[in-house]
Amino acid sequence: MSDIQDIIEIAKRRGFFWQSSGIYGGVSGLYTYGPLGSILKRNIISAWADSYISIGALMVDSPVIAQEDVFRASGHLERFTDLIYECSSCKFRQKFETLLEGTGKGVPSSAEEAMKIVSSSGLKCGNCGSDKIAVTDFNLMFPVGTVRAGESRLFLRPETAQGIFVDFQLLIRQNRDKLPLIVIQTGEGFRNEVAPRNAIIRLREFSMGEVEVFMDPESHPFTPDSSKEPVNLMDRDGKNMALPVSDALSSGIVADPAMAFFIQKTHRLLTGLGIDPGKLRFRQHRRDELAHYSSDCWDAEALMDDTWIEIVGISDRGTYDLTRHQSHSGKSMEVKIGDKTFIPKVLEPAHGIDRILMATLVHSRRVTDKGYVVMSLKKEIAPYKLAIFPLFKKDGLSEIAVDIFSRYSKIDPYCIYDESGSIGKRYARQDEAGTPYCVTVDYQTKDDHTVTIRERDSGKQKRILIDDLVSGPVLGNKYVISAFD
RNA sequence: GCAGGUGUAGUGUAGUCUGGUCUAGCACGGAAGCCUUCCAAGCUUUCGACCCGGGUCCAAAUCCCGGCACCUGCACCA
Repeated sequence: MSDIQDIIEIAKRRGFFWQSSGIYGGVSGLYTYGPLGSILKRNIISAWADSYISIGALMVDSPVIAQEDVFRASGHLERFTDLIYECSSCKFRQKFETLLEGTGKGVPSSAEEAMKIVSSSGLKCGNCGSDKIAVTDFNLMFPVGTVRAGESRLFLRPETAQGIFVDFQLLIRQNRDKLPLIVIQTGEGFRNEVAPRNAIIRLREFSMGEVEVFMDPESHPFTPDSSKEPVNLMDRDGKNMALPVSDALSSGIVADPAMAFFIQKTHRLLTGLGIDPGKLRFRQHRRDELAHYSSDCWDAEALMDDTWIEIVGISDRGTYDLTRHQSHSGKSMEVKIGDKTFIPKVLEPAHGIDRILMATLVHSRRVTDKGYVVMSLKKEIAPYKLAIFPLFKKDGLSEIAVDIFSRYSKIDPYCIYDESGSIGKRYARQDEAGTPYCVTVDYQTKDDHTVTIRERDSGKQKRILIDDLVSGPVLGNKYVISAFD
């Protein structure tokens, strides 16, 4: 079984995620995060947000819905509501606009009008010459069905970024008219994917964490530190290398200091979340695959099932978005700093939260000698940090364990109590849920008020005093840390 | 979207070809209990499924049609 299939099975069984509305057959590309997954997802988002807030980023939370004007300016409307025709005889697909070239006809506004032109003008497939062609709307943005009379058409956002750009002037003011300005936003984006696949890897509603870094194009406020940690890089010519980011910058492999800085930052964030550095690379887009707004782009890709899957895209958007919004809205997007007036350039690290979550699960999964699965999630993002068990339900052990649970859960709510089944089964359950520590009350507890604490990854067990356990959250607890040093 | 394949308890599967003892079997899992002095032990009880709709037939999990979903490949991927 493939790694991804195995994770999908565990995810459904243990409650990380599953396909939504299964009782009605499900809808492709829509998934629900379960009890473990929703906490895991939130922890990943928090770790991402913290890492940017800590360097002065401002966070915003803009609407999921925006008006047509926004996406006309961003270029999404123009690019993604194209009319497409398909030939039923040879399966060829092409933009309808291409077929109209040279006919002197204008581009129709709907598929219905286009079909009228097809029948009246006898247009034929550009590939095989058949007249069996059908025109459809090819729309990667979801339109919102109902609008009031006279109101602008509304769409679900395909990215969160535009919510930042449209409020740029308010945000630069919040930053007290200084550059660089870093704005972050997390939330859902919507894309009407032709073929959603691989569970949460390709969704129609998905979660992103986008960072927009606004800079003076003539200054270099960000540069990577001199860390010697090698990072896997693949340049636009397909050449692979592993070297420190600072070396990649000085040798010109990465052209821009800010790009290099955010590659380094992203690498640290992802490996900190538990993504295997050996299965992580940064791949530069070829010129022909760059998005319409982008002049350079490095994708962080995680290896899953022998396939590299994009999990973060760090894109140089230049002044594209602000310039477009300035010309479409008629509102200035310039900043005046000192005696210079200019439109800032933008670097955008855009994180696919669902894919990052999938990669952390795939890279954290290991199988024991006995064939049991352990999710070695990083302690910081594990949904639950501690589980508390009585060795047996009898002889008053349950009562002691329940009491410890009630004391501890006031300090750290992310703990679990379990007395069902054998002790081994309970450890195994928590291993699969990724819980880093388990505490067990046994007969010795009655004598000396100690419990055993077991570390998930090493399987080692130590005794610590109950009072020491409940003195603070298990992750930062000095007694726990010193016990396993 | 195209082509091929697949769809049985929460999960993994048997059964489908060759319609009928299938009132759908098994394993894992969940719940309750017994036992057990630390890593999915054992025992008892229990929970739980034929993707949806139509058709053929005396009879459909099984054959046919349509839909939905999943998988693989292609196309798409701002």
